[in-house]
Amino acid sequence: MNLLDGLNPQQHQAVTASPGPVLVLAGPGSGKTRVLTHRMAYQISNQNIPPQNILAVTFTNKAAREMRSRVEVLLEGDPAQASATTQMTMGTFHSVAARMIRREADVLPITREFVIFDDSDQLSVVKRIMKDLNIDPKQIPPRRVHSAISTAKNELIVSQEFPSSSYFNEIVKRVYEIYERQLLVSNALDFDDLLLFVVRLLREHEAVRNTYRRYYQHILVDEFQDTNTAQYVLLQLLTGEGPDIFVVGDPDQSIYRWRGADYRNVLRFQEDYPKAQTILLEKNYRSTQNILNLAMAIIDKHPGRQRKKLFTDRGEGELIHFHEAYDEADEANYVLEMIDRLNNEGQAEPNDCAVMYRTNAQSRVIEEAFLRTGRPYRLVGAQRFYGRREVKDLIAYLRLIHNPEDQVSLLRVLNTPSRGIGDKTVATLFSVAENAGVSPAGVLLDQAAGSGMRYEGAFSKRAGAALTEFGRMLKKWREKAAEAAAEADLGDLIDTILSDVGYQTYIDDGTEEGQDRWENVLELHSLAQEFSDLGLNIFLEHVALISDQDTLTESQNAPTLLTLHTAKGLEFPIVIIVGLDDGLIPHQRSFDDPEAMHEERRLFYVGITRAKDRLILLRSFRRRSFGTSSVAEPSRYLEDIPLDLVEGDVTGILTREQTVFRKQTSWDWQPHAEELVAQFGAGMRVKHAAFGEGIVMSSKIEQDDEEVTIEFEEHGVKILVASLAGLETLDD
DNA sequence: ATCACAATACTTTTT
DNA sequence: GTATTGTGAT
Repeated sequence: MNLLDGLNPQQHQAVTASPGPVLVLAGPGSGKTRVLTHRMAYQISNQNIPPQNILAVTFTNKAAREMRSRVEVLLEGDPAQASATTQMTMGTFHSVAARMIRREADVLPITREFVIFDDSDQLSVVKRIMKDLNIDPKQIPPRRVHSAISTAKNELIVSQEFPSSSYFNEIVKRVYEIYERQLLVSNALDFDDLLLFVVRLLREHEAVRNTYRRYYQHILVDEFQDTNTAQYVLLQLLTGEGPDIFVVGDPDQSIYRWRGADYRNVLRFQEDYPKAQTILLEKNYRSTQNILNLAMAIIDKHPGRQRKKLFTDRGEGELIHFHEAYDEADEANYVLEMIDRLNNEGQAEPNDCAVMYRTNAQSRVIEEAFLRTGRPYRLVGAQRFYGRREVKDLIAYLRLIHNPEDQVSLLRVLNTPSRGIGDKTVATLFSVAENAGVSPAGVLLDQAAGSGMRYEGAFSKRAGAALTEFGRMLKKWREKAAEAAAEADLGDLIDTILSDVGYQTYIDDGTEEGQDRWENVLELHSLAQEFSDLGLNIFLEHVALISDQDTLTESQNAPTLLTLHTAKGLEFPIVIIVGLDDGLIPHQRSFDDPEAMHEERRLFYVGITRAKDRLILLRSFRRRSFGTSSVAEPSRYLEDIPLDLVEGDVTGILTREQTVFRKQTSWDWQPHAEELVAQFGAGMRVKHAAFGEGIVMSSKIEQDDEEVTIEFEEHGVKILVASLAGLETLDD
């Protein structure tokens, strides 16, 4: 089989383009990934390019894995190249960078044992620095300082170059300087440093630069519109003169501006490589024409953009289904109903369905609906595993063992579980360490080794004993880890730690939650076990760089729950987008920034274009924002939907105006609100036309109506508005 | 130093 | 409604 078979003329042109800079601009569903993988297979198979000289950068590790298996399939007909894919470098910018840094650590101000600080580690460093500088976290939120530092790093601005152009920036600059030093003494890099350090490495070390340029002669980049400055410069440094660089992207799908991504890198690419061939992929292979028409209706309202026609020969397909639910619980139930209906009609397996939302917080209600009805689901991302306290604790222990300089991990585990080392003792330890010119963990190890004489009298008897005890354990674990490296058993190491600190009794309090936590610990244990051959080093890197997005399991036949952001690059036969309310889509945080608002529109566009066969849009009339429930306005994007594309609760799309009307009228009714008296009380038996019989759990006056919470025998807990629900009271 | 409970801020989006 | 921080009693 020829691997060029089945490509359309545009795709064929892209795959076989002569070496040199190539820019592929392509709409959604146009086979971007296909073109990229075919190009790689073509290079190996037809152009005899050694696979190890190919570097392919993607957006997630999952995408990289998928890319590898696709190339493998393409090369199957070519036995000579059977093992070629294993020699290629594929991964995210960050994983590629981490490997390069590890390899070239000699010329960098860190050692090979460096650890990678994640978001929460970074924030805790910033918080600690701000506390030391006596900056009031209420006036200057640490989050904003951290994000300013991160943005600067993505723009390759180091602390000395950071402008002190305002009071806030002056503060950031001062924190940034100390932050940089803190990371260095901790022998740690954060996410942004991984890119920054590689750029510095390649800029400042000609020999290294030339080595990599010779090595990676062919570079391919997916999702190019979401590269940031650091990544763009990194690519430039890697390619040098006369590069064979092949980038694929779609400016309409740029959704990571807030993290430094700049779709103008596409324009920059054309300027920097004037000889670059630009190839357009126009035909859509994914969606039905109705879905594409909706996508165009939405994205064409995006200002300052070239219109693209999205077309397919798949036919019109089904209409877009729209529904307005009463509240988010109702919305969640509707999701289940739709999935059931499609399943019963034989249109789709649960597997084919994806539920997408703007914020992770929205997943909870939907999860609850699934759990309540005992249905399986797959949740992508969001603190599912690696963000968990118990997992972070255990990783912190491992990081400390691997790299005792890591102060963030030390602070995390020093008194977890509590062992009599309080704030005061910690402060003393750090100042003793500083005076002695040793790291805090170094002091502990000295104490444990009995060479702590020079700290004599620094600690109280009790504190000293507690610290020495911890030092002994740390020393023992380090010896064990060195041994484990030889005997390859990380599970054993973890067992030792867990039993030494009594972690199970600390985390598992017998409650269901406690057992869950302990199970997470065991899961990490078995994951570590698998990494025994590769070593602690690689395990820690894996844990830092893998994201929960990458752990999507394909095994069970269940719908996928994910954010619109994580949906990028994926496709599903059935897509259900929930929460089409103003404030969610578009998100309220973007309201005051026009650029951010454009990005919200693109994000909605990305969501729509994930759908192959059917698209279902949902919103709810009421939504709980933070504690209290209130009336939500329909998304402004609903106004852009041509009504002839929609079926279902079509009038719901018009409710934006109606809502305004409702608000005005309810204003008139407001004076009566206090006079309303609850008609229902806890314990009353009631009957509802659709939901059947149930028991009132509670009832309260909300705005101008009565909200009754009822547990129905067959339909679970619902919150209903008395005047609309038509409830009938039953006597026992 | 530690625990329990209360008050408080807080939620975009993620490598 | 929840994660984090603050307070007061032991």
